[in-house]
Amino acid sequence: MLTLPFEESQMMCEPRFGANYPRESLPESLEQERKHNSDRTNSDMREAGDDISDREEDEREDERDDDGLPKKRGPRKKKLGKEQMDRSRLRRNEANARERSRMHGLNAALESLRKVVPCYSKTQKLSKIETLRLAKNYIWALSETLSAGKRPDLLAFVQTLCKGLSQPTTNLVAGCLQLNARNFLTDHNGEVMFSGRSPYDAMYSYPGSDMNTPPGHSGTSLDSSAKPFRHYSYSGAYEPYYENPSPESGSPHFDGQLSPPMNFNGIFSLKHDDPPDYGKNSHYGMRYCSAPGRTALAHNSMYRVSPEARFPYDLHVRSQSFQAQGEVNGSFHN
DNA sequence: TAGGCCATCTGGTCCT
DNA sequence: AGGACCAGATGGCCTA
Repeated sequence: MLTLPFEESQMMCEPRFGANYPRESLPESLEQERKHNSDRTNSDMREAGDDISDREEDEREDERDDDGLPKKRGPRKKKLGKEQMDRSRLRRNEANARERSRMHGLNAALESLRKVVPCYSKTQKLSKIETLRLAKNYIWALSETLSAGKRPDLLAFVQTLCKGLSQPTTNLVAGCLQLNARNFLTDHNGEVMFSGRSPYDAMYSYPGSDMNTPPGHSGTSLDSSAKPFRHYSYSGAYEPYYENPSPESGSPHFDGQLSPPMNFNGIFSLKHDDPPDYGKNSHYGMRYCSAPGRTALAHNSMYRVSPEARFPYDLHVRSQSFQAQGEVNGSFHN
């Protein structure tokens, strides 16, 4: 079961999400709106448009065809009296204010989501759609990692994260992980491609491989320019666990009590605007955002890179038995 | 300048 | 009846 870790929990549990988003008292908000409207050309145009449409309506009434019949046929709008017009306008404005408030609530929730998916950056915000996609991929990747119950493959993890994302976002995510973004290419269908060696080739040695050369940096015959891109299939990784062969096919189907990870940001937090000091940190970049509401699990990180490891090829699970899961669940199930 | 993203307005529909 | 939700339209801003 997915819990709501942060401050949105209350908001999200409301039957009408966003309904309780702090909004100005309506009369004030209307006052503000009027003030606001005076600053916004958009609204100016709307208001002006209303005036124009009213005028046009009146003018159209005067338009008649050759037979002298009004050009505008069919049921006519009832002419509203001045008071009714005002009341209608007032209600419309109130509805606008509510709608704005609702959207602000939605955006606030989205902003919170941005903070708990990888690569949160205040300066380079993910778009809404990319945030949702990344969040979905993130949940999928974490779920897969948990259910696999074994050492995760960082490259596969990142590729899952990047699946369906735009190239800039893919670059951002890859950049967050300090992977060579050039290794992650997105084809026309949004499928993540890998140039050069496949992640598995990179992860595991095989005859003829050059394990000293990172993918994308190969100076051998495995050079990406000489070798066609290999499509990295997810089906092999996911099929054992889910009915759906890939994240794009929908959400994983959980039979029973397989909870998606709660908030793994503490485990796998990647902060774009806070680059790690690679030379000094053996825990390479798996930093923890200090955003409010986050539980620091720095010392319990699942994802570790051993000091001697050449990132990103040797990513260790701290505990094969996933003790961290319990810790995390405990941390987020207050 | 085109395209992407976003905020806002708006009218329709559904629900309480 | 009124509020929430939704989708379409529109215009502004930014970037390649």
